Amino acid sequence: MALAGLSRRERQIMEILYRRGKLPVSAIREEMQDAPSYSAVRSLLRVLEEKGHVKHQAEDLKYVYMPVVHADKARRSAVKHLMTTLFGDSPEQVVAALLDVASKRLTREELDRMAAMIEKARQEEK
Amino acid sequence: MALAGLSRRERQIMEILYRRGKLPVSAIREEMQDAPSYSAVRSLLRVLEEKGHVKHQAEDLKYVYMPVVHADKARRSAVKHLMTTLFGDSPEQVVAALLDVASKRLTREELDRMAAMIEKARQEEK
DNA sequence: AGCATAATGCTAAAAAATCAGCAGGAGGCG
DNA sequence: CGCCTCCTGCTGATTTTTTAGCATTATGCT
Repeated sequence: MALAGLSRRERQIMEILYRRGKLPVSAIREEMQDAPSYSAVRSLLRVLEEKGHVKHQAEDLKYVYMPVVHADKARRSAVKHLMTTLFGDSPEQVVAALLDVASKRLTREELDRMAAMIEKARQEEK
Repeated sequence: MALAGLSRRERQIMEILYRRGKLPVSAIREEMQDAPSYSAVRSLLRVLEEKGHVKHQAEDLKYVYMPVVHADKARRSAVKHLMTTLFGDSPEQVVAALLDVASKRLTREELDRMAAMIEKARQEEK
């Protein structure tokens, strides 16, 4: 539920932070599509901090911002949200869409690892 | 890109429409979390229609609303967006998160079908 | 020291999203 | 008919989001 419920810009920033980890304001701004002014980015971060989504620490004479909720948890939460809202809670359908979208870039090795993950899940299931 | 870029309420409505297909205003409202007034829902739909995300047709003496972009396309687009923004473009990581989140509900049959999908992708890859 | 650069703190305005209200039309039913 | 219910068309207000500006401080460099 973390990412859903945020505004457009807020989400944009959170996605950047989850991708890159820990960044100063200027770097966040550079990653943004149609980046607004430096001040605007800072305001967004201030709001996100008030809401408890990010925290900052001083480093190298400036602030670096990072998510409060760990990336893994946020990712799982986002996948779950996607699965329930658009795929009728069917993991299978998600995999189908995923393979469809990513097929071009998929190497045999990646496919093997995915198969292994599923095999492992089967073991645990049983 | 369709769903990203929408506001909170707009997304909420689009998700409902993709889940349920084609609905009159009252039904959409009933599906909404913290549903606002009937008027508010209609305003949102009007805006979504102006932006080209939904269309409506008369049916049973009232309007039913539906997405303009087909569900499959929207789903693929959403998965892709999720994969690139939160998973560094790694389909593998998405599958890992998915299995983690859904593991409890996964039956052997579902896992088998997923494995089959991956096997099929391997064939086409080679 | 003097100046340019790059931060922050604080503030407020502009734009977009969200919400609600009222008038009017059509159907159902006593 | 008269009344109630459910819908639409239209409009405007409130709230949130998004943006920018200015003052100040610290650093590095000439």
